Amino acid sequence: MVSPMTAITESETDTGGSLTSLWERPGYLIRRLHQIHVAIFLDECAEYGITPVQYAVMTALLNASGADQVTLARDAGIDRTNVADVLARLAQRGLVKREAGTQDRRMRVARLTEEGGRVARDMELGSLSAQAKFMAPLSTEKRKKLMSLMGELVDANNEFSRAPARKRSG
Amino acid sequence: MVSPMTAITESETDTGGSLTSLWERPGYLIRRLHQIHVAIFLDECAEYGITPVQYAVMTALLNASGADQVTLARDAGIDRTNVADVLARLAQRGLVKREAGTQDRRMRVARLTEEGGRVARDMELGSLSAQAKFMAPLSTEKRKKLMSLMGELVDANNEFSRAPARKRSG
DNA sequence: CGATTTTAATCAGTATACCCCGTTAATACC
DNA sequence: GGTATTAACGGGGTATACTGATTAAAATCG
Repeated sequence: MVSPMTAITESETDTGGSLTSLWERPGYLIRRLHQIHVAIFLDECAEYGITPVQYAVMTALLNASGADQVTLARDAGIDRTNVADVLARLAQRGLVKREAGTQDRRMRVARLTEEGGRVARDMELGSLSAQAKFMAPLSTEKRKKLMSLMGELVDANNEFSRAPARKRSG
Repeated sequence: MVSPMTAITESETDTGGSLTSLWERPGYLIRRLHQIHVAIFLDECAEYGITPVQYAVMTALLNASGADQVTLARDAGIDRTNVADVLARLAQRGLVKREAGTQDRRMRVARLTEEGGRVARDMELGSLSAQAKFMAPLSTEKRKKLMSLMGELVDANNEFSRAPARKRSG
């Protein structure tokens, strides 16, 4: 049953397995890329203690200060319930302030504080160096190709996520 | 301060913002792709109630039954502490059984149960249709290109994650 | 052989990210 | 005016992923 050669290890191997290799599965590669990018980002931006998702929300606020949570969720491509959690963490650190909306009083609009705006702008350097480190193994040509393909795929599959983002061209 | 045209909305826009668009950031595209793929996978494999990570561990066990947690972590590209959680969940559902290692008593080796093996093999169909749905927007040519670029990037950046996987070429 | 180091696994804690439900309050629609 | 609809909050639940500390067994070295 177990071949003599493999009896050395605990592993029995080959219960009839094989199937496709993980490296042939897009989901695996994407999960690993996500894992790796988050690790690099956190490392490059360690001094700020800001996560990629928090940074996405902060830059969304840079471009649309006073947005409500639903808008922020669409801009940053994040689930609505999660936006509230992220904003709460940023507010607790004094990087964001939230006020009741004046026109629509159901809404609570969010704004970067002065410090929040400073941090968001300061972090651009770290963010860019994280990008550079992450993409370093690829040639300029390949980077452009990869970004183009990924953008195309996100655009086309946008509605499948619970957090459909505002689309590129819209 | 606020241009007359934008006074309609609550958003003040332009606190000096802009920076790079989210769509130009590899990290954003990868996070969205991950989000989207997980959603599609869970949908296609809903009848099994198995997540992508659980499926990765199960197929790793198909190919290397009786592996310890560190080996599984390397095979599936998952953090060591996380493998323990995943195995515990699978064991609770009777899909995996864990025993103390005989040679090295620090280890706990994992094996798919009969049902676990059946589920793992049955799920290949759902997994493949999730892949197909996910990649559908791209031509065959572009799919190959994307897989190749992602594989290259994971391979080259492998060590940056806390969960460095066993590499493709050995 | 004994002491140190390394390794496998575990536990506690934090953050993201999704799900469900229900509630409240304000707006929009009929 | 009454009825959806919408935005946000509340709670609870699950899963992934990382950090850091700890325990126990093994391997290594003096």
